[in-house]
Formats: sequence, C-alpha cells, structure tokens
Amino acid sequence: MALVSKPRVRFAPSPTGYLHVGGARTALFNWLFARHEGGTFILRVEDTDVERNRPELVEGILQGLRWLSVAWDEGPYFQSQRLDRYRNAAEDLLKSGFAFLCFCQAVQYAGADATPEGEEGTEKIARTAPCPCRDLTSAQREQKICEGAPYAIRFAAPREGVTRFEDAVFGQREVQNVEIEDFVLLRSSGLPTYQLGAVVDDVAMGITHVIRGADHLSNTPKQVLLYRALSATPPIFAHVPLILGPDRTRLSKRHGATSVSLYADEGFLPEAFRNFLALLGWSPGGDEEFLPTSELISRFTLSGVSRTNGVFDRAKLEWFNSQYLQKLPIDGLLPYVKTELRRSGLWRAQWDDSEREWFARTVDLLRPRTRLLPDFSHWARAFFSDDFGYDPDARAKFWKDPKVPELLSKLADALDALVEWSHDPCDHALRALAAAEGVKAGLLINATRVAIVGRAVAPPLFETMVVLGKSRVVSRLRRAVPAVAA
RNA sequence: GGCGCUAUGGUGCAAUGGUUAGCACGCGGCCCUUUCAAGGCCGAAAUACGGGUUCGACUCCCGUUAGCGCUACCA
Repeated sequence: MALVSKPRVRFAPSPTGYLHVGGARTALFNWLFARHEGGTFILRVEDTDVERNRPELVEGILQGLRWLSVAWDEGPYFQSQRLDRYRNAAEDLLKSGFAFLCFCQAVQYAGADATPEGEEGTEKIARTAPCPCRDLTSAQREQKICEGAPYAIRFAAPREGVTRFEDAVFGQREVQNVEIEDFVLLRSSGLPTYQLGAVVDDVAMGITHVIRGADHLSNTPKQVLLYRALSATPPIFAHVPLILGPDRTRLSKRHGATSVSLYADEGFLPEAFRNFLALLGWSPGGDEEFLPTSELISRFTLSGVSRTNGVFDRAKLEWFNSQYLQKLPIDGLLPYVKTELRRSGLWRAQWDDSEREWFARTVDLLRPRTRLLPDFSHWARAFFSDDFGYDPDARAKFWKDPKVPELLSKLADALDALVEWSHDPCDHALRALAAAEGVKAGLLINATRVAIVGRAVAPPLFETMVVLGKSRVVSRLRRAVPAVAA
C-alpha cells in the first residue's frame, strides 16, 4: 500500500474587510479537517486587488482566527510578496500556447446588475464570447506592442469538450467548455487575478483539498483547466454552502453583526461560537449538538457537509452560549469572567489568589442564569460591587407592601445576631421573622432579594446571602430601609 | 438573458427505497421554584408543486416553481 501523504489545506482571505462569519466558518472547516486528518492548515492572504485591499485589516482577521483558536500551521503568506511567481506562470502559459495577449480595454465592473435589462441581447452575450485578441496574427500583436498598447494575459479556454472535477461535497461535476470564457490571468497592471494566484499558490504549496465557499463552485472548471495547463494535478475540491441572513439573501452588513470580532465583543464564548458555526452546514450524522472542539475534530468529515445554504440563527447561537456558560469546567470559564469584569472595571486582584475560591463559587452560582458574558457585570453587578442601584421594576414589584421597611430592618438585626453564617441559619432566621410578623415568607424573601442585589432576578436567596457574606448582607439591608420609601 | 447549484416544520440538522418522518433552537403549556434561569414533561409546526420508476418513495428520474451562485483586468 502506497504511503498516502497527509492533507494540506488553506484558508485564503482577502483583506477587504474584517473576518466575517462566512469566512470564519470556512476557516473552521479547513482547520477541523486538517486536525481530523493530521494534516497541515495554511493561512494565505490574497491581497492582489490593490484597489480594495486594506493592509491594516489583516491583523483584525488574524485576531478573529486567534479568538476562535483556529490556529494555522504555516503562513501567513502574502500574495503581494509572491508576484514574480504569478508573472512567470503567466509567461509560461503564453509560451506553451495556453494563454494569449489581450489588448481589449479593461471593463470596469459597476455592480451586480449594472447591465440595463432592456437590450441585454447583444451586450450580455458579448460577455461570454471569446476574446477577439485570441485570433490576432503575430504581426498584429507585434504592432500593438510597438504602439505601447497595454495588455492583459488571458487563458485560451478550449472551445469544445467538457471539464470534470471531483467535489467532496457536491460530487462529480462536469461543465461544457464552451461555457468557459477566456478569463484574465494577469491584469495589464501585471498583478494576477484570483484564478491565477490561487492556482499557482495551491500548486506551490502542495494543497491537496481546496475547502472554500460554494460561490467558487462555478469558477472551479477554469481552475481545473489551469492546473492541467500548468501540468499539475487538480486537488479535491470541497465547496461549502453559503451562510444567509434571515431573509435568505447572502449574509451581509445590513443583516446586523457579521464580523466575528463583534461576537467576541458581545461576550460570546469562542467554544460556543465554534460549536454553532460547525453545525451550520455540517452535521456529524446523528442528533447530538453539544459538541466541544475535541468532539468536533474527531467527527469532522467532508461528506457530512451540507449542500444547502443556511440561515444564520442568532437565537440558536445564544442558546449554545448559555450551554457553554453552564457546562464549561469552572476553571475554563473563570478567565472569561475575569476579562469581562476587567472590561467593566469591577475586577479585583484578590479574586485571582486569596479569594479565588470565593470567586469560583460565585461564578458557579451565577452561571446558570447567564446568556452572555456581560451578564456578569450587569445583572450580577451586586455580586462584585457594592455600587449598584435598585431596578425600578423590581422595587415596584417587591417593595410595594408598606411593611417592607420595618421587615428589612428587623431582618438585618436578626441576621446580624447569627453566630453561624450559612444557608440554614439564614433560612431559619428569615422564616422565623416572617412568622413572628405574620407575613408570608415569600414577601420577605422577595423584598430582601431586591435589597441585597438590587434586582428581582438572582440565584436562590440564601445561597446568595452566603456568597455575599454577613456584613455585606446586613449593611445592604440597612441601607435599603430608607431607600424603600425614596 | 445564459450556465450551474439547491429544495424536510419559522430556523439549523437527522432519516442514503420500507420509521407513527427523529433531534435541537424558537414558540405555547405543565412540573420544579414564594424571583429569574437551568432542568424535566407535553404540545403546535415540515418532505415546494406536478409527473414518472418501483410492491413501496423524503430518498431515484423528468418537468415546473422558487432561492442562491457564477457569468469582473473582485475574490
């Protein structure tokens, strides 16, 4: 049995924007495939469009990948630093007769539907017609060059036959060659187009599987033709379906957040985001959904990739986040909470050493009620700071009974007298007071909750008391007495 | 316009000729809980349409429709 070499895959973003969720998922699939197969994941920046290129955006893309822990093994390589290779390849293609010089005026694309609907007949057909420069005599070519006319290099697409390739997701594909236009390889500026750059690099880098968005499916035959012309063997392709917005059109800025960094800023956990993204367009085959990264890696296969475009469902993403917030080992969660509290200015150094246990316990108590990281500094603020206000809705709901101030005051005294500060003594003291005062325990419990954490929503009251500590609970109760009337 | 891809509840997926079409999100209800979540249980909700092939189609074939992609000296 022949030794099969390990797969080499790549993610090739263009620095024309931030890392969007579609790109992130493509990167994730490449990475999962590489990890599953023990292969190599390469990062290559395709920055050959000088007009739209924004070099300063590269770092943001790398940061997005780092946040997702999608780590590359090689690169990042930059196409802008490899221009000679593409030029040489184009020259070779020219010599071997696979390409020709084109002196046509560069047509500037002006948008998807720029062509007026009216007289499409002539104009649109012209788009796929073979370039007339292909049939220029060598004398005519010489003359153009002498005149100093700018030229591009185009691929001479075959005019008959079919081109086939293997797609791990879509199966065997074949396209009639007459449908393939004489596409540009090298622009008159000397810079390569996507088709040339991608193929030359994929060959040079030994890429075995090209995993990319399905928007490239239609152009793949051109690349297959290029591989052949370059005497290289085409890789296995795997086109992954597109991610759509709720209106089923391609996900874009107008659908809201499409940048991965925005989700990081909003307080999503990378583990949750990864899990969610992995299941958008891929399935391990069964019903399991909560799949930590190790599980994702061991189960990932290209045959599990779907062929249908999918809608990005934020509600489901939030559900995944709440799941990870709950199920992550507490030590894995703490660093994220720490970062969040730092961001909001609530962090205290002792929670990292002398009070680490308290911190872990408090976070553990809070986490079933959280959906996003900022919940720790917003609704749970009173657990980390004495500086908190009383939620208007909470006081309206639980402080409306006229007996509340007196009850809170008496509870403060009763709790202050406690020798042991733990769940049951607090529980007994409160219920005893309620009984003595002739009120339902619930009334006191709810009023107390608002007094000590400022909100109607919190973990069970007595567990909350234990975590807050006696002195804080007592002083917050006393502080609340005048506040009830205010 | 041309070429291509796709089509299971509102959403994401499962079921690769034989199931009462399954799971999850979301939605509604109940339980738990004198808060709110989490958790448990129950419920409403789908094979786009029309033809074939077959003893039998979600599944295979054809057509229609719809959506999307490509059709750039963008990627």
